[in-house]
Amino acid sequence: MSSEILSTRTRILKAACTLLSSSPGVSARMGEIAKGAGVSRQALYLHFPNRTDLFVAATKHLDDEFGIDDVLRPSREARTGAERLNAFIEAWGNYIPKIYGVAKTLMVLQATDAEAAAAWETRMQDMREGCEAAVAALARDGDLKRVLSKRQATDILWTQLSIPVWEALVLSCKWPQERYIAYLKDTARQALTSE
Amino acid sequence: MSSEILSTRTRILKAACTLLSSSPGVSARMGEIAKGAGVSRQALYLHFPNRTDLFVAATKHLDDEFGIDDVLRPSREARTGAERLNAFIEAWGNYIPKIYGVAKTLMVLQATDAEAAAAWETRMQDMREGCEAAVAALARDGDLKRVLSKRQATDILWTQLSIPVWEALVLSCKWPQERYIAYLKDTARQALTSE
DNA sequence: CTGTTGACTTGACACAGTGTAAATTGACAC
DNA sequence: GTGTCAATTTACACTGTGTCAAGTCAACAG
Repeated sequence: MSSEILSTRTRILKAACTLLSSSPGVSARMGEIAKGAGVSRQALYLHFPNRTDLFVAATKHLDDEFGIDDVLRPSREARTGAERLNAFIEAWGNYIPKIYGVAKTLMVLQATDAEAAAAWETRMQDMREGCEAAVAALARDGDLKRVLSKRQATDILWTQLSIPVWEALVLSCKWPQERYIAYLKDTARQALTSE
Repeated sequence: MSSEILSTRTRILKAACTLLSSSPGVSARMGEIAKGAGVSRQALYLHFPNRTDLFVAATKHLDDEFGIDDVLRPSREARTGAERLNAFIEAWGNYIPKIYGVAKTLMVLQATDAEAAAAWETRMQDMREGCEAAVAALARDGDLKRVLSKRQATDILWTQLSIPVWEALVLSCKWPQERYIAYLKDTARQALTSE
């Protein structure tokens, strides 16, 4: 097994993740990451062409580590639309705090770096597909509010599940994670479903 | 009148605002702002101790220019809680696009610069007071949902009125500004009032 | 007319951080 | 041994912020 000796690449990614989650947004310097991984700063450039690419790779690394597919399975396997909606909110909403450090950095980088922007865009698009699927399931069951197009319903769900909303409620307003999840489920039901 | 010759300080602030709103987030360099204002880069440091302070001053400049007090007057003068809620949403929601360029920059800076973070925090706290007042008016009229504390209701309204939510719906999802406003009014009523 | 003051300019520089390049070491495979 | 690969060290170019010192220029006071 590769459990004992991690490849340098992996050590770098782990160091980056650790550093970023301990102080989200305050984007870590290449030098600090190198120190954290126990390699020289230049060694980083042997594995990643630049800083942005390293951070993008770090998010993918986290997805692998946490097994995002497994996390989302309950949502995919839900029978009713309402179940699917709740399962997706729970899965993604509880996934956010795990990736927040790295995600925040990418969000910040996005403002000045086109490549980071593209990576983040893709990532948010993936999340949107989950929203789309939940909305489609609701529509199939005839539970979607009549005044809402699927498109609009997806927009709303996607916005509510965005990281800044989590940031506002959990970090700024100090809501416990469970209340955040409960609130989202409630809001989504109220905003999207007839009933 | 001072309409003809603007002070250098004002010219710098105007140049910064123009630059920032034409490309939000891609934070303008000191050199570019100087060029925009028609002064040397060093002249900027005669008026502002550093980049962050310049941007903070730029937001205050915009508040003066647009007369934020006037903008918020209808909300303060509303009679019923429901009216106040709607007036506040309309005022702030329509104010966001005007300040977005500068605000976005400050939001981005906030991640790496403690001073920018403090300035932004204060600003968001001011906005929160408007939310608080609207919630208080609802409570006074007995229109606030019984399950919600004032605190929680304020948290929710404040989150929904945050700039990232506007960003998601209007910029990412391409909602027209009017639909964004209508949606917010609707959501807020549904989420906060007992109706 | 002279001297002073304030606002601005010019040019140089220190510093931090990213990214590049070249020469070197150490380990391992064949 | 020789070649190769990963990583190291050292050096450097480049960008952007912020500082410093000296000089210009106009207005204004006496």
